Amino acid sequence: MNLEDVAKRANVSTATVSRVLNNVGRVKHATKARVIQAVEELKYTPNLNARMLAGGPNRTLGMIVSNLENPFFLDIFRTLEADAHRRGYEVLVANTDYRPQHLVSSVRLMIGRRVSGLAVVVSEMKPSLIRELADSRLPVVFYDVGAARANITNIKVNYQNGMQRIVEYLYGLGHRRMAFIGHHTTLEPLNDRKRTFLEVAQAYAPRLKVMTVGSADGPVGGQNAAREILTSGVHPTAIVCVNDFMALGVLRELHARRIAVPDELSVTGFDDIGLAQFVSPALTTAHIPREEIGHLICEALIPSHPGHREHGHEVLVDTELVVRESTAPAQTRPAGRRGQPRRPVAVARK
Amino acid sequence: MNLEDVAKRANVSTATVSRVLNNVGRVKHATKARVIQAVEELKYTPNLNARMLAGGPNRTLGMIVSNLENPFFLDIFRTLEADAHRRGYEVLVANTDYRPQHLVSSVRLMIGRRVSGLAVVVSEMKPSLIRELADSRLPVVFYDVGAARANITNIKVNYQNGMQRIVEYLYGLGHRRMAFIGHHTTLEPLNDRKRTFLEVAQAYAPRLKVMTVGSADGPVGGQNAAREILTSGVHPTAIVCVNDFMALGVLRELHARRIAVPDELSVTGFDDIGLAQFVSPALTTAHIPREEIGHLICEALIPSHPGHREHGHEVLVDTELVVRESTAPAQTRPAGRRGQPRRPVAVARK
DNA sequence: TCGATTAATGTAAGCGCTTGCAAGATTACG
DNA sequence: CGTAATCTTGCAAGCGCTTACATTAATCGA
Repeated sequence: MNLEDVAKRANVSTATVSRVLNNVGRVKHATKARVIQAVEELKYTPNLNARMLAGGPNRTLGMIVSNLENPFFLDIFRTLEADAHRRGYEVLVANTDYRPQHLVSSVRLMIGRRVSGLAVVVSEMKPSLIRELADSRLPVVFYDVGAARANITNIKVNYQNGMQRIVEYLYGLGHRRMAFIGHHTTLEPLNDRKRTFLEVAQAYAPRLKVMTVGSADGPVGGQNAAREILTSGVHPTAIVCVNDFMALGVLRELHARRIAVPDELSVTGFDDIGLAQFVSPALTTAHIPREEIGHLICEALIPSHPGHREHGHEVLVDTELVVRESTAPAQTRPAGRRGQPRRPVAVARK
Repeated sequence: MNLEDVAKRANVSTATVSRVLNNVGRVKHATKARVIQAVEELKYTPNLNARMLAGGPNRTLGMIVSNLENPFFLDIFRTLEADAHRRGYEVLVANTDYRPQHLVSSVRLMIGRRVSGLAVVVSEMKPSLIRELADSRLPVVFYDVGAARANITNIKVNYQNGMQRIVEYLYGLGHRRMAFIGHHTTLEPLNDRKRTFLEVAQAYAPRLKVMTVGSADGPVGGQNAAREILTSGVHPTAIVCVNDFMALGVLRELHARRIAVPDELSVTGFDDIGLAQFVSPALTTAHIPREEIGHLICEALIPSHPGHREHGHEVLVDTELVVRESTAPAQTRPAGRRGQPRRPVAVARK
């Protein structure tokens, strides 16, 4: 079932069929109708591979993320996809599970499919890969890693700043012993986050007691990390998580152990995923504007004014502290409950 | 940058390059080495579109889901993808957001890309589409909709049975006023679920009081539905949700209103998504073996014994009641708390 | 050492589609 | 009614790759 079959049935040449299918060039109305009818009768579906090969319009973007399961990544994907669809583009996703090797093969796959733009929203990254992508002419967006180049746009979130706000806020509530939960700290960008926490903590309060533990991304990882902390003997009054997704597991573990949050222990996340409002207690976190990021990616990847793509710039996205129910003043002594958890205080989000 | 460039650089013909790249036919060791070197030096990446066109091995599956955000769908995708990768396949996802029209275009897209197999895991479905897919030679798996045909495998979950267990269980706990929360009930397969609930409820307990409300999939939808129920004046003692994802929102709304779950009101979900264990109280639900479903899909779509594909069968997957913390005996009178929530009772899951 | 095998590589015909160019069909206008 | 200008449509050359088949090189037994 190919162009030729359709052409025959409509008594035209393949060129004409192609023209009506792509709505390009001029075709007499009657002919067009005949072609369309033939297409429908034959239930013809163009072979996109052939189309791309032949140099047809390439309306496909690629996106590579570390962990689709983490709503943070999924949200970015969803807005990107929505934007892309609106402009007639498709987007292909690939998931790396934080495995650098997997990243490499995913990039190759995307290049192999000849996507017209690639978003790399991952926390792991080999420098050689960055170079390879920089060398290619492909428009690329990196999130959180690498540096801007000719064909590369760079989006970074001001993690430092967000972490600072969180620590500052907790410190203001009287917390002096904090624990940090991260994951995959062997991967540089993530280790970087841990380091950021430590630096901020040290800078802000030299006499702060901190501990860090690492695990896997996700609730289960958070749960494990929480266990480790709780059995460590450090007895922090606040647990700072590298992201909300892990904080979910922390909350659960504390609940299971009958440790009241926030009365006995405060917990913070990072990202402000939708679920952060749907757990109890609702999570205090730093909001990362994922929709904005999705839009930015789309902007950078799809040439709006044909031929006049702006590239090579770097965008720094700021975070916003969102105080909900999972944080409260530090307990001086490890006592029992202290009444109802307090309601949201600072920023109110829709 | 194409095969020919590589061929030139390695002083061989394109055929030879192709052979070493696909590891097919016999090539002298020395030549192979030269080719590989040329490939690396040139950073050559084969054009997959051309490869498919030329009749190379098609190792791509497609999967269409209604709502990637719902962990239920995501889980299936993840196991399918893992299985597929293990066999050297890629899988393309498309998201429909429960929009039938979107389903149609997604199917066309997949067919256009000439995937070698397609999994349609959606809750909306036009009969015409089923027919169209049945007519195509493409191996297809439908989840929860349609019927088995020559090239179509059908996976159904025994929703009826699962719902029966839930209602039965709640009835056993003394619940006599139940509310059902669904979503997109204009879509047949989902309306079907609502109907199932009603039938089961009626059959099991003719004097049961029920109400149903519909909304959008997800926590927000669950929250809205919960509000509707709570202001309806029906005062159910148990809320049965069509899936866990919505139940999350219900739990949150009840928490916000200081309605104790399960002491004042019991809540059940369906699916047993990972998060069900990570909310408080942990969700009582019916477990749908998503991994098994993912494996089944992979089995059906990838010919294991080349040329000998089993098709046209129908698989009925059974559910399992998982009792956690969100259900308890019904309150006789609308009183206050009753101590700690009880621990898991029945099936213990890893 | 010399055909006869067998291994290694090259040749070239597509796969289904797009598109520049040219030919044929229409229309306009004097 | 003739010719130039304008529309429509067809022709055919690829796009980059795979693969059946042809060709050449290497190997072997007698």
